[in-house]
Amino acid sequence: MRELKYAILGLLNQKSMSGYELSAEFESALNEFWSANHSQIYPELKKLTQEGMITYEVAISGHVLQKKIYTITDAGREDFLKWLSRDQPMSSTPKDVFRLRVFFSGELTPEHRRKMFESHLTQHRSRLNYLRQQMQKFNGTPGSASPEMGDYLVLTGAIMREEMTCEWLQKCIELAGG
Amino acid sequence: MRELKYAILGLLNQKSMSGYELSAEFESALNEFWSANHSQIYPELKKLTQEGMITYEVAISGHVLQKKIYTITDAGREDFLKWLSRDQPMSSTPKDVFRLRVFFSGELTPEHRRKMFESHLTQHRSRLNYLRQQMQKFNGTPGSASPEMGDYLVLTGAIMREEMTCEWLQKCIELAGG
DNA sequence: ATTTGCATGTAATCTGTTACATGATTCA
DNA sequence: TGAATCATGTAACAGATTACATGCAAAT
Repeated sequence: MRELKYAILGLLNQKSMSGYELSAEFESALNEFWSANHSQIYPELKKLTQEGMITYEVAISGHVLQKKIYTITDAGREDFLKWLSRDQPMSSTPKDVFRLRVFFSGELTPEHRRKMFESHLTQHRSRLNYLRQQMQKFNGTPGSASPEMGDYLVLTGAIMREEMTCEWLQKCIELAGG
Repeated sequence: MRELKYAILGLLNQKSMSGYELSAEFESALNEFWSANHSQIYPELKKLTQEGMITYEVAISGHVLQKKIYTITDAGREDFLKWLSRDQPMSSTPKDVFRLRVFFSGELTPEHRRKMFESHLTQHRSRLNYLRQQMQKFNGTPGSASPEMGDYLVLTGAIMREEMTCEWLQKCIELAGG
């Protein structure tokens, strides 16, 4: 499906940047729904260059250190837009180790089970807090045609997901908490 | 992390069964949080047998057709329980292609964007409906120590997740629907 | 001087999907 | 007798993680 390809093309469509900066984008902007290590990004950039989807210019940081600034080509933009426009059916439910553990949690003692739920609840509450802080970067709701809209919608989605997860974990504690 | 290993051991800890039946369990009971094709399951069963985590007996279906009924060993049960008891930190957010598309959806026309949200909303509503029907297999809430509890908790979680997703998609339509 | 961050790559390994390959059983 | 389901496996490929490997730049 080449999803990494389109994540990279989408980012380069917003702004030309280096592999290192792309890597940072994956850890910030895309963090709530995608991830990629630099060891995956660099080979993909090489491949995309060979395929004519992107080009690069070498820039110098300081005196010697070279970095490659990648720019999307017309062919790349076309391919990206084609991918974005395709309607894809809902993808199958992602793997979730915690839910797998919960499914089998009848094998644990009630106290142990409770601790497991509480530990996760604490972690998700903290994540929710962080995401709510992130929301402050928007001055109210962006306009429907604003370039910030995509970003706003996925942050909203991430917050709703964490809220739901916290509610679920509370229910788990009530029902099976021991 | 050998997660497939523990999913299989967990299922065999509940009940001895064949690779084919295990495969069916992944598609029914574990469907909301795990998946595995038979091409992944059979080699893993072979490996687990070599490692002494499980054993099998050959049974006959009809006149000739052989099937292997796998049973968890004491070593397997011990390893499974050890895995289940470990406290694992919250895992990083799973990849989600739809959210990736939403993030970049500013590049689409408002009408196209709206159609994308509506198509997914329809699919998630239908999934929600199906999950609510599944809930009917329980006669009320299982007792806190009931063997059904794990199953009940993950189904509850799946329903809550779909409800949240539907709410989010509705919000997306309101905010960016065109 | 030392640590943190900038910057780019490859190799080995693990996990997962799709395709290939075969054959028996059951039900209509 | 044909289709759906039962039943088990391997091969090729794609995607992703961890480790290996190197070196400059900036700030303390």
